[in-house]
Amino acid sequence: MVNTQKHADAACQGCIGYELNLCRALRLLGPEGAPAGLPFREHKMPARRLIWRERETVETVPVVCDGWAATAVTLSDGRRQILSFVLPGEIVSAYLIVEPVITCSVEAVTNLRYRTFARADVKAALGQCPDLIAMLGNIRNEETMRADQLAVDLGQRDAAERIARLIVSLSERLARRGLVRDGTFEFPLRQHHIADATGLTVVHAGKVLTEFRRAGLMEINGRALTLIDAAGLRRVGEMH
Amino acid sequence: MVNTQKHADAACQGCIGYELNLCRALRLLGPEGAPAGLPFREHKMPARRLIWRERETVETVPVVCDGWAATAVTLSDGRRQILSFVLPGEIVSAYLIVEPVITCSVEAVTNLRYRTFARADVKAALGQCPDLIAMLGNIRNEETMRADQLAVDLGQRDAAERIARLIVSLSERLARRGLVRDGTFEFPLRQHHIADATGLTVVHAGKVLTEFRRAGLMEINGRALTLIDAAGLRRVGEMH
DNA sequence: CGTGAGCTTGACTTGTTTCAACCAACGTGG
DNA sequence: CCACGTTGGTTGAAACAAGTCAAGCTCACG
Repeated sequence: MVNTQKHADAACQGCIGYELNLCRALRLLGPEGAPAGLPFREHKMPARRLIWRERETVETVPVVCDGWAATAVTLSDGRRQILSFVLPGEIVSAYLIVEPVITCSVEAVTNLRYRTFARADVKAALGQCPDLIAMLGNIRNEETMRADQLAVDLGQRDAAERIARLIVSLSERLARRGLVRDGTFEFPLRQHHIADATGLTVVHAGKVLTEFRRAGLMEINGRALTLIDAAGLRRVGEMH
Repeated sequence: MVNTQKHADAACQGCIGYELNLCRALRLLGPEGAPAGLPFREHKMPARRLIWRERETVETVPVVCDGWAATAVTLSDGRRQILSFVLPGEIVSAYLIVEPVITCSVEAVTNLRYRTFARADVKAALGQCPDLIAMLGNIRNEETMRADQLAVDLGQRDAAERIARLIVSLSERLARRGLVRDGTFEFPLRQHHIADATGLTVVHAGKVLTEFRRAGLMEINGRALTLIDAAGLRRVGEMH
């Protein structure tokens, strides 16, 4: 499960966005045979497994290589809010570069391969280059934009709008990485992920999804989602 | 309305938290007669006035001196989500240190006095001192914690829980600044602010507030809020 | 003195939850 | 290889929380 190594040895899907640029610059990820960057440990986690729970001390900075992760908060009575989905090439949360006590839990959505870097190493690398600090600032800005968007969606939008927006925005993030072909992309989320991410119950989320399917907006087959009427979905989500 | 000056000349309420520490360190705020810090312009804005609208370019970094501000997002059909209340001594959003195009609007809740600093000056000051960068990292972490909390509240909690949590957390922030006496503090929010911050309608928010009043949890008189049964309110908000 | 912003209350509607039943796919162990 | 439990999805009926609409009130302000 844990495997210490000094050389990046795995291909990195996707190539756009500040996250990936920072990862590249710090050599947190890299193409096969890339020169040595920061030392890291590589881990694997089976799907649906909790990696860290809220308030736990995480001594490292984790970056996802393969698969999807999610960050979430669980209340005492079992209600759960998913705060973000973490796609390949993304830092789980820039929060962890600054502070080791994580406020939300992190879990594997799919089978997951990720790397952890020593916080001190990351900080040292950042300290040596102002450009990296600027890049980190941009990543944090993207994170706050996403967090703000989530609050607007949860506070002001109804079930159909929320779900449409979730699907469209995931498809856009994946498209930027070249992971969408003919409107189809890998979609590992179960209905309970969608429900927890949109603040709805599983039952209601499921009803909205079958509505979308029946309206000819999209289709989910196995682990793949196909946008049949992308413009229609965007319209439902008011994403003009 | 605009008044350029080189010396901090106004008392700063409150004295705790990374925000204020950073402001102090950068001399963005300071006690009367403090030595010169970064140059700034001082502005005043009457209550209920919009200061910047979403997507507007803000060439400066604004810090509130006196009064409350709010950041919000407004949808095309008028729905509005308040993302944060900005109290005296706080940077409106650390986002603006990095990037000038603001994603949410900023408005004065009360009559407001605030200062704006040139982004380049702030960046230069940060570049000269790694401690300041660390402090900024902590501020950003606090901002993401608050944003995450908001998403959890909006996604998972009912009306009474949301409103109780809003009131208690505002009272705690104010208490840290020494602005609460005998459970009473200045509370300039109208019901529509509470509604927009909690994702409820004004009518429903009003009903919950009168419930709280009748249950002997709190009281609002004029612009002052009194916590009569603080523990009870915390219980309603599940803030143990 | 009138006008508008803010608060309260009640009756009714709607979106979402809850509960319950049922089905399909899958992996595991006997 | 079948039996069985688990996980995930679909559907319908009833209950409930919050939204909508509307009226009437107070208060501050010009």
